[in-house]
Amino acid sequence: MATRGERMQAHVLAVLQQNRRSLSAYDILGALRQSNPKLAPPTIYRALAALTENGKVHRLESLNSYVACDGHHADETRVLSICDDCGAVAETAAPDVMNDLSKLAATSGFVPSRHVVEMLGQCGDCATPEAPK
Amino acid sequence: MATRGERMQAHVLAVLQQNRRSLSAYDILGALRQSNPKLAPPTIYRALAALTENGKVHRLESLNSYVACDGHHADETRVLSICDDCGAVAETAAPDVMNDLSKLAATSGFVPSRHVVEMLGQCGDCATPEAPK
DNA sequence: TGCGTTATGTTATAACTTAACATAACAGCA
DNA sequence: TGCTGTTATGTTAAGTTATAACATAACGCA
Repeated sequence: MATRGERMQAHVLAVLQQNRRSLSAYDILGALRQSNPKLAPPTIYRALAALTENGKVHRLESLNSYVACDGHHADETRVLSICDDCGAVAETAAPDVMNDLSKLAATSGFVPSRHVVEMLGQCGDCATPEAPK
Repeated sequence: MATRGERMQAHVLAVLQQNRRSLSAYDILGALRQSNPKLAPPTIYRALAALTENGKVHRLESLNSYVACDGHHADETRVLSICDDCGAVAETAAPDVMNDLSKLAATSGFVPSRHVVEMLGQCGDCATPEAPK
């Protein structure tokens, strides 16, 4: 339907895919301004909204930033593990977690439409010091 | 240790406890300015940081807002269910979920220090229409 | 009382997000 | 082709959320 809208989305996605770390909307804006100095925030936010909507990008609620989805797609909420040290973000499917959450919601009559599951901490690489003190 | 800091924290907490809904930092600021017009944002954010730190307040990452903890305290991460319609926030302990997350972290060597688990959707009251169409 | 420590006040600004409206690209049809 | 409706993008402006940096004041203790 929208072929023209996808151009901007592709640019934004490309920038995100060049990074293991999450980027803020303004990081993306800065990157894309190198080739198009007149870009304004709403354009970026619109692209991000579309990409998030259709699962190509995840928003990290705890950091107000964005990462490209790793691609192995199942239309299912992922657990996002975010390293406080190096910023790397890993994405994991966790059917068990989602199951538990569904049960929990059912118990109280809550009808969930969106889940946010994030872990902050240290990734394996950063947690294992190469030269311990 | 800090007896003097706790005064501001108590005021902030009191405002939050008067609401089932979450409040933004600026909502709180507005409320407290009625009795102290010169209050500035950093004061609120500092109080919120302290309260969040010691578990008396939860931050809703997906809404950038804050709720008082419901009090039944176990020093454990809670699942927060947030109603898109009425704004009510419910807090639930979910050992299963936390367990699953720990296992998942262990698998990848991730060392979590903080968990964020939020469900957005409709609470029981709002999901059950009184007069169905 | 004087000193070190920590909270608070104050000013300013940074960072994140969206509203609102103007313009331009495209799709389909007369 | 040229009109027209639709949707994306540009543009301006502002709203919202959060923090840096430094000044001041309260407190605890020697």
